[in-house]
Amino acid sequence: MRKVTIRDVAKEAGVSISTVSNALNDVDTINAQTKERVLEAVEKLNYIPNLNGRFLKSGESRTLGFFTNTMSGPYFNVLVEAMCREADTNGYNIIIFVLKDVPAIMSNIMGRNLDGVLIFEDMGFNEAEMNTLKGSGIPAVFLDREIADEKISSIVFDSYKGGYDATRYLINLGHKKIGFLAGSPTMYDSRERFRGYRAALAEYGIEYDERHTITGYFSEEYTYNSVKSAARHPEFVLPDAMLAGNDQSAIGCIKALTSEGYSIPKDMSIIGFDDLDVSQYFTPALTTVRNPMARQGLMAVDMLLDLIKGEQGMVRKLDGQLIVRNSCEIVK
Amino acid sequence: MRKVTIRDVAKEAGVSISTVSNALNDVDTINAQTKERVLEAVEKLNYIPNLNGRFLKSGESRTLGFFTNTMSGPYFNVLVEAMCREADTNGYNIIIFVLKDVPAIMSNIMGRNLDGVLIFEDMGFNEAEMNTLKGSGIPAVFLDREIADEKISSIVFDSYKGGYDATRYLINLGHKKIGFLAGSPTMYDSRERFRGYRAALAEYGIEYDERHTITGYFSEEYTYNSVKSAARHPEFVLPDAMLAGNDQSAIGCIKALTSEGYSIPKDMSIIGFDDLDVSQYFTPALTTVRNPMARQGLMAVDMLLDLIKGEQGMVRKLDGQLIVRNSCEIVK
DNA sequence: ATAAAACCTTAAAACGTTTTACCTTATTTT
DNA sequence: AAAATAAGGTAAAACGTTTTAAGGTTTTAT
Repeated sequence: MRKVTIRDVAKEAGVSISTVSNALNDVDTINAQTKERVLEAVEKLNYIPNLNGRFLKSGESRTLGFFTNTMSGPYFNVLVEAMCREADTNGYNIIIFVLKDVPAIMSNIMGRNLDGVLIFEDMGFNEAEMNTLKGSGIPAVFLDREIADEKISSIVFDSYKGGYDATRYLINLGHKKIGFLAGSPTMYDSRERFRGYRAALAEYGIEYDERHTITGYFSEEYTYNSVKSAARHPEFVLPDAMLAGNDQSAIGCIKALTSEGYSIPKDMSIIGFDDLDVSQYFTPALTTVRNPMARQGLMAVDMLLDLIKGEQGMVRKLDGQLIVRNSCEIVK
Repeated sequence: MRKVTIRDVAKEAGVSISTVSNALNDVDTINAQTKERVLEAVEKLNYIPNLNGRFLKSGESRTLGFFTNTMSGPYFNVLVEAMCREADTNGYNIIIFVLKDVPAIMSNIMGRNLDGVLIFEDMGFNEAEMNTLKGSGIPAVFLDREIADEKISSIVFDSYKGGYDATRYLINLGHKKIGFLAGSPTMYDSRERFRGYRAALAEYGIEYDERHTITGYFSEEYTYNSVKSAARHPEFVLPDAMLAGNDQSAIGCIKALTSEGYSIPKDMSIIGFDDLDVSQYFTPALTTVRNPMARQGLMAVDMLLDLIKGEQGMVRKLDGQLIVRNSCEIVK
């Protein structure tokens, strides 16, 4: 019942604890028979090394930490699954921390002898925390902000380009009055997609009309309500098309408009972001800019491993992919 | 750049390391001013305690481990999110391990001084591993199999009852020839749902016809192919209704049948399991038995905390909820 | 004035490993 | 036969904490 330690194994095998350690860690100076004997003792006693002791001493853990404050968002699985596979391929494990407050995050990043960390939704490290992270020398890859440092990389979806491309697609379909479904202004993705949208409008000489920007905080329900109340406004003008900051808001918008008697895409085209599982099943099937999560996960791990190997931090941007389905119509 | 330890803090504050430890752990005998001084030093040096050292000594971690071999399955988020919230409420953290092989799982369970573990998809512990787990005295809750022991509980979705209820629903709609879309025979849920299905058939005196059981391994694609090839068989008879072991196989089946020219639910009713996000958006919207994942997660954590408090292990079963949508029709 | 109690602080041991440097013994080389 | 090398083991230190038991002051009670 008491926990079996390396000492018990040593006694059982009639050797010193150093020898047990050597046997387990494949140190080459060990005699084959001795090793055998140790392994038998390990087997017999069901010995499993204590990782805290091990990490404490060796300083390494061959473990990567993935930090996020929420697991919602349906692309999450895909991201993590890809990460785990890539880490595994390289002989690392990933452990996932779902933590809400930054102090807890810091304490786990710094206190666990992780070889490196992946940070998905940081909820805003402040300057001081960022500095302790930098100062710690722990390799880190951020997935939600652009940043680079000696030991810090980041890999972000190129939301600016995505917003730009999607808007241009709508313009090329012949649309003029193009609205935007915004998330919170604090969200990097929302801001960048909006920037891209504005840039495309500007490039084609289309004037931006702020009455066509509706804030739905990237939530289906919130967007539904916002759009619904906008649509009921006496001076409401339906845009030709709408660029939604994400698929959820696109869906909320379509539902709201449908319930107000409009028909999508006949009365208005709409394009989303992310390509959720749901989007292909939705009616109308959603045209959207796919966020290549699996690729992002894989590359994030690779970048982290590079940092661990001693390479310099860098920023990398990933292009989205326009998935054309049935939610947009060409203007006749 | 070097890692700052408790020793550095002690020196900075001009006290012993014991005092630093006491200050940080709110030991009540400490003088208020001393504590203040220590805390200042901590702040100044950006000291964050090493958790490996801490756990090694104290044996406790106020951390729960959640073990799974895959994050797929769209209910995963919901489950984990609920768990994290419940753990947090009780002052615990959860860390998630996505591991494929049992030895790695064992090594993390036993080696990390976790206060307790949640096991989602065990991939089959063998007898010996189960015994080391039991012997370790580490409290564990299984979410995918029925088991109870001194320090082991389990909480499972009542798949038997779900299968029984769903089948009875189909029978009450007037269906007679009712088929089953099976997963792998090694899957607890598939087996239990099948048992429930058989029980309902038996109760209503309907003979089981094995030609109407198709194995699709709970995967949309596999099921699609299986159903498609079944449908093309010269002696194929379309059942009145089908009980799918999960929503994914239901969707695969519907797609296959639709592509073969059948119309669902007109030609055949079908009912799924799980209530995926997708299921409500699918056409036809899927009637399904909802697996109350959030509730399961919450209760699993509660049961684990009870074990940690010293209570005896137990098995608990959770009822599914029949969500009626448009994939079943009453027989005229 | 002395004894007892209360209050803080700390040295040292412990947690379970890995690693370093050293020690045997056996083998090879000279 | 002596010296050098190799092979295999090990004692002890170290990793960064917490905790125990034992201080040393100061205050309170006798």
